Amino acid sequence: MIFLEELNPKQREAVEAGDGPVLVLAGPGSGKTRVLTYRVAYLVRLSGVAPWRIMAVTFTNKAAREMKERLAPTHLPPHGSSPLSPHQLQQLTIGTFHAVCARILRRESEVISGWDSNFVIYDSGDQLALIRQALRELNLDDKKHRPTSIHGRISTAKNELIGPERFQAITYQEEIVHRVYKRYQELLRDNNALDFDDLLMKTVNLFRQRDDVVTAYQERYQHILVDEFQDTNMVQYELVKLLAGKHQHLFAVADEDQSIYSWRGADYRNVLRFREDFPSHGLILLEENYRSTGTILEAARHIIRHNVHRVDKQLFTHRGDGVKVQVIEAYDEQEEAQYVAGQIVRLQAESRVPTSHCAVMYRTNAQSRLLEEEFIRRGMPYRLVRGTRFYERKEVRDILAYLRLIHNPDDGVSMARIINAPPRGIGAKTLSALENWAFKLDTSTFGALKKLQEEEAGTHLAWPSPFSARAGKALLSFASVLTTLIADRDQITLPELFDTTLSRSGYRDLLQDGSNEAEDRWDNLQELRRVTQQFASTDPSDALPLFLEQVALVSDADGLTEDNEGGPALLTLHAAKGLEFQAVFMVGMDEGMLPHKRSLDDIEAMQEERRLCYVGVTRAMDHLYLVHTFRRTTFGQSALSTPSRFLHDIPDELVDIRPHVSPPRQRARAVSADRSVVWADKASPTPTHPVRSHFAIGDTVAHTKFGEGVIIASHLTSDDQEVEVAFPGQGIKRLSVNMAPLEKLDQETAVGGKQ
DNA sequence: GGACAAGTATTTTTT
DNA sequence: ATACTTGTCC
Repeated sequence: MIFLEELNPKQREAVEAGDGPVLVLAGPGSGKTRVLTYRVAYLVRLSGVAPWRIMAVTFTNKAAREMKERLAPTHLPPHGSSPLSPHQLQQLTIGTFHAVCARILRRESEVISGWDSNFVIYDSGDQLALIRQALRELNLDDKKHRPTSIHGRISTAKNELIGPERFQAITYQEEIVHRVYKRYQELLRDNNALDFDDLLMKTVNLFRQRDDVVTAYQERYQHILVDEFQDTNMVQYELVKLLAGKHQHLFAVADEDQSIYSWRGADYRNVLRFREDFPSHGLILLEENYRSTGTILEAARHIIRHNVHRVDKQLFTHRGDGVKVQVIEAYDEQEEAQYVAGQIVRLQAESRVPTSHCAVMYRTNAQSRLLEEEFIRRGMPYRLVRGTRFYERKEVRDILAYLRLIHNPDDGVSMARIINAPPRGIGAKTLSALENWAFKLDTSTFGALKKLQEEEAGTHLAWPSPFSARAGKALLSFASVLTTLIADRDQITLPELFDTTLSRSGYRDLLQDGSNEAEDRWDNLQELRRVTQQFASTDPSDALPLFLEQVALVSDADGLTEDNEGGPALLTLHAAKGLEFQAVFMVGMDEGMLPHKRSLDDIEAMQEERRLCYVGVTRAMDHLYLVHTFRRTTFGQSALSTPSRFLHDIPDELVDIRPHVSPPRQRARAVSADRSVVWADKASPTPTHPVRSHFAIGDTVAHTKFGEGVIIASHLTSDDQEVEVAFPGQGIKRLSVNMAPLEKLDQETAVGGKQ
């Protein structure tokens, strides 16, 4: 078959693998997405598997979309052999774990007690709101028990398939979590809502409890394909195992070295479990890299080889060595940004690397600010990958809350969110009175509003409403807005419903104040309206739930904020996974930054930092710059920094310069001519505060940890002195005199010795 | 109900 | 430094 001919032998072996479990260990840039899509095409076209019997699961919508696109007839391999017909494509089950589970749960909703098929999916913001509510109800202080951390514990439990009833509480903290977990889960049920983790956990529980249901799905799905298998957590693994339980045709693609989501429950050891649980599996290694130069690949290999418990892949490329890796020391983070921006310009001029093929990667989002400022200062465009996320904007979340409430009036979280947005005289006090009253009436908040309307119409209630005339009026007026919208729900198209929601809610008037900010927010809502357009011709009673589901499971900007202006991409190392660029700048290559300081004393966490570094390095096709600083300001505190340990793992012969070997002044000049000017500026202060003691070059000093050493460089800042000390046998250390336990030896305690 | 001061925490974030 | 939350006052 023509479309298989462009695969290399290993890729082809994977694509054409026979029945039974198959594990493909695929290095970066080895064409794993291609293998996955060709495998699907192969199964349908050559093995005669009906498309509706195939399920391919991914982690991101983007990956799912990419697979579908590549299978679509418009995206043919050269020579025109079309992989699948539109009809076949449509029958495939391709989606994220969460989307696939949501679909199953809706179809089987009658067997998950407490929820009906209209359930809404709560995103992280909603989940936190619900945790806070649970804390409040349990009279717990949300200062002492931070909602995010409690939510994290609950999420971890759910990912380990531990429901509230099975949650083991030994410590006091766990006891608190246990109580909140129980209440949280009840609240979800009362709101007819599921959180992300529930989608997976409830599906697995359903399969475990109902033989008939699991059998039906097992029989239907003959072939299960899983992308990024190293990122699966326990529920996901369990789910896959259950689904593949009958036919055992499980095709998993993994790279242990790119597992960077353990803090979300991902466990690369699932790759090892796969090998134990499916002992007869086929194993295929994809080791040819089509992306990076030999030098970059070799540097990556030296970084990752320090990790244990991994299959050591022998990555190779036919691309040739290319240029060396550049290790750069900047004076501080300002200079780091200046260097990066300047070098991007130079690359474009000298090596014809388009700026849009450059990427700047960092460990934490906070690091993007200085880079952005520098790009703005120079008037250079840039693409910030996931800044404020579209769906996290207040106006977007508010309108979505309206729509969710219209769909599922019992959704108390959405109700609390918008009952006073825009402001309509229903403050926190009135809301909590309403919620209490609803509790007494044994109904939802919305139910209470309905009761209020009945009371207004003359019905006598066992519990009369407790509101002042003013509050009562405000509530009634809001209730009528809501009931009108609900009445419209199944009558008008989704875009129409969207528009009428905007105007009836008062949101439109709110954003018509003529300010720039209001205009931006209005534009965002119009952006959201564009999404509703996809459902313009869908039956009104189906459109809203479909739209809400799509939006709930596509929380990333996913094309919405993608501006194609060009310019370098600014992104976190996590966000970089799966991407590639001609030139990659990794900034903040300092100890504490990468590896992050929170990972310093944990071996597993440190290995993950290493993988993160590896992911960054292997994004680069031709040029790789690793930038660290001499000193760095964190949380307003300036301190000397140490180059990342990962830099030391790259052999010298792969690296162009090692600036930190020379003393600061030369080092500065070696990097760029203007650097020394900046350096001189910062290095020549008259101390405003007297410094405790001064060291001069040549002084012999003693350090409590490093022993005896000699000062080889020094410079003064406004309130401190920085020295470099050569400790025989231990290398050169940079130390702050105010901080380091240093003592002068064999010399009188002279003060003010300027070098 | 909104404005302002004070206090606090600050990794990553596929869904 | 700073962004975000909470508390207090008008």
